[in-house]
Amino acid sequence: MYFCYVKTDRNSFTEENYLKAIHKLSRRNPKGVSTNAIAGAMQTKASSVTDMVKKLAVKLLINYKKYQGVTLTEKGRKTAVSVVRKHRLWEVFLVDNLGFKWDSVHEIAEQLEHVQSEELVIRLDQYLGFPQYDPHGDPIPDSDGNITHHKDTCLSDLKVNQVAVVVGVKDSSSSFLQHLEKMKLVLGASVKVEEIVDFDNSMSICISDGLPVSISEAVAKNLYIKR
Amino acid sequence: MYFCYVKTDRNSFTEENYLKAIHKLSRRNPKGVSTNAIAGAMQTKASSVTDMVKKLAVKLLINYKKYQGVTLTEKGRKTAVSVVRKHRLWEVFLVDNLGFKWDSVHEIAEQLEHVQSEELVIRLDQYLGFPQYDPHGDPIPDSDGNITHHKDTCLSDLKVNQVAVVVGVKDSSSSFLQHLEKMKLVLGASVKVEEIVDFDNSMSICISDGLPVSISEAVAKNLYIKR
DNA sequence: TTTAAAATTTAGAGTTGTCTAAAAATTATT
DNA sequence: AATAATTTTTAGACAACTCTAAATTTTAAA
Repeated sequence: MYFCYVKTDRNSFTEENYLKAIHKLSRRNPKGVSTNAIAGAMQTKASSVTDMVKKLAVKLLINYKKYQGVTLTEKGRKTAVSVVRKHRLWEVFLVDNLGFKWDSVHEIAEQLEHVQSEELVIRLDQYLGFPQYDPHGDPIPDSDGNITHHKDTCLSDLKVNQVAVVVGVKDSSSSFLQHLEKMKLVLGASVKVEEIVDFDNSMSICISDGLPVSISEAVAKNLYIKR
Repeated sequence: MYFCYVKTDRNSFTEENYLKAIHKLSRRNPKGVSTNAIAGAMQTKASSVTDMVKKLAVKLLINYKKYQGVTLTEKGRKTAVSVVRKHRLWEVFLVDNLGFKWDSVHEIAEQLEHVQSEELVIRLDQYLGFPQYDPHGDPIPDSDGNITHHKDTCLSDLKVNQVAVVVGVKDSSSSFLQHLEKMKLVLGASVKVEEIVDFDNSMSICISDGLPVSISEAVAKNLYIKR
């Protein structure tokens, strides 16, 4: 542990990553994110989280009371969302302009998201044609920090014979994305539920009017769709 | 001071910046770059340089003997040049694609140059059409680490009535670049020397066949030209 | 060649972030 | 309500860099 006083207005990569993690976790736990949850997301130890959380609190980026979990302040939320915005804009650039596959951009975007320049984000956004979604279907926050989540239904919520379009993925790990790719289960693909197997909740679905294929419940739960 | 053993194959931003600085200084001092010179370039103290230099030597990126100055090893040179290559490619992107002015891209490129991804550099290079020079006329090293410097003559080397084309700037500070911009003394502009003032070595030149204007020796010395 | 000046290195310490192990607080169980 | 299990925090230490001040070495000057 060390005592910390705020030196710069800017945030380190680590601080930005913590804010991003807390922001993501806040969606499921709006009342306060636990130290352990952050540790899990950041792949670090709870004691490290406690230290960092104190620091972010001093910087007025989060609200923190011992043993009570944390919430983002408005300042913290704006900072976190700004990083997410940059991450997703860069992902669009990498896929649309540089021709990367959607399953190989995350790691690079994790680096690019920390580049600091207001002007850069504005110009990049314009260059890309003000995209609304990143290559995984996640919404790109606008410059004021507003996010319009409109992906609540998962493929697993559908009943037999229902039809929908894939609009996003919950899990963006490359193993999952590569699996989807193989089945041509990509953004924009249409799906029709042919059968739901009671035993394991796996589904038999037709992808883009193709022959029925079987997908596990895990896959179905990680796909956002629009009916 | 601290003892250091190599932990990762990757280099920190700081290490990359040191290598870049040493590489730049090596051109003028091929026999060895002094601690003080590095400290000046890195805006840090000589004692800090000594520490870092020891670390880089352990990583086999530089040759270092106490009190003797340093030279880059082949491994170190390759690393440094790779960073320079990325810096300059990103500058091209920022100016050509995002519409930045040439005087405002350096700082952003300083951040982008540290993004790690072989694939990214390859694709970016291709996307930009394999540019040879960055927006300041500096050559972009190829993927094997070769640089073709062909800018040795400065505007200050010209005699009266000689004609040439501006191909690069030695100083890339935004104050200098903005000054050039105002006079339309940009890359590709033609210049004709009308007069050289003996007293202060200032020059009267015609830029792109315009009316004669006066430039200081400092300006003339920082402009690379091709006859 | 001895002394003075300059450059370089060491010693010790501060900063940011990490960790382990132990202590304290909270929550769950009986 | 008392005890057990879990979560969270503290204490102390290490790692990567940085700095100041003092000690060394090299270079320049007399």
